[in-house]
Amino acid sequence: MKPTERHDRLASFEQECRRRGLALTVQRRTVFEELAGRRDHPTADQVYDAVHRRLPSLSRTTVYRVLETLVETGFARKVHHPDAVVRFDPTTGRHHHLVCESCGSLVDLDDSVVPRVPIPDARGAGFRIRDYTVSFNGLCSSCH
Amino acid sequence: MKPTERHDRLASFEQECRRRGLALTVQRRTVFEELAGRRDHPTADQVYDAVHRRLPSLSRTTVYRVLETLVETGFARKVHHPDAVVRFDPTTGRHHHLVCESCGSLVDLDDSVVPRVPIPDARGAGFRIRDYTVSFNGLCSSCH
DNA sequence: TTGTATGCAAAAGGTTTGCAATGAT
DNA sequence: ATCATTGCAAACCTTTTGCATACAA
Repeated sequence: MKPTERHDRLASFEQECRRRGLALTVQRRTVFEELAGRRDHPTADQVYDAVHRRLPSLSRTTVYRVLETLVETGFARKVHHPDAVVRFDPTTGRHHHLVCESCGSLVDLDDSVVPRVPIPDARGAGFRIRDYTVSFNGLCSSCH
Repeated sequence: MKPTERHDRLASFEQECRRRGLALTVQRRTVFEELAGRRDHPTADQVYDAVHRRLPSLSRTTVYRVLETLVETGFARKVHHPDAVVRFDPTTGRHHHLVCESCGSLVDLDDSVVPRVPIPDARGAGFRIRDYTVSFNGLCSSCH
């Protein structure tokens, strides 16, 4: 991510906080910057480890709370991973996932690489579908 | 599920156990029957509750272990659900999910309803893709 | 100044593990 | 008889909560 882009994302996060009347604390900024700067899908604890190194006073509880705030404000997504530990994804637009069946590693796949999936008729199930994500499973380079 | 089908699945599970040298215990049979008879995606604890009623001596630990065995032998799948608790799905063939953004409910969607997704070229990411699942998100009937 | 956000400690799930006893082959 | 599987209790890990303090607005 280019410095400009990073700055833009932070600015837009701060703007959204103001819009919602959320206080702009160092903790929120730090956690946001950490997550936004990553291309993987860290757990709350992994974010905590990284962030705690920079700002030792920041607590694990706050990391959990800020990540929740990021999800609510649309700056992160929860990713559903087979290991049953929540992971956070800073990419919120439509994209897809490659999941390794062997080691569980998870990689993003850009939407442009995957042909559009027509939204099926789920009226039978009473569902109003808004979007979708495709999870491809297989073996990653280290596992085959 | 018809009685015949239920019998067939149990028989094929028992056969797979023998093939792998896994002992055919009452516990394995009972947990398998419980999961295979459900159309939802229960947590280990939900399976435990149901099974423990029928066989009070069966412990929670064993339920966790048997469910793991079912996944290893291909008779169940772990489902990635937003609540970060592992859920088990007795349907192992390709199928898709409808997830409600509001209440988190999860419903299966048959593969026949979803047009085939061509497997993308993931060589860049070093992945060998074997299959896929589409997660549709939106609102369920109770939530809209 | 006012009320929200944080940190701490403790609780609350969910899941795993060590070990002795049990039971399938 | 032998080895895998079970049950129990305890440990472990992740996440949440209550409450007093600190800090942004």
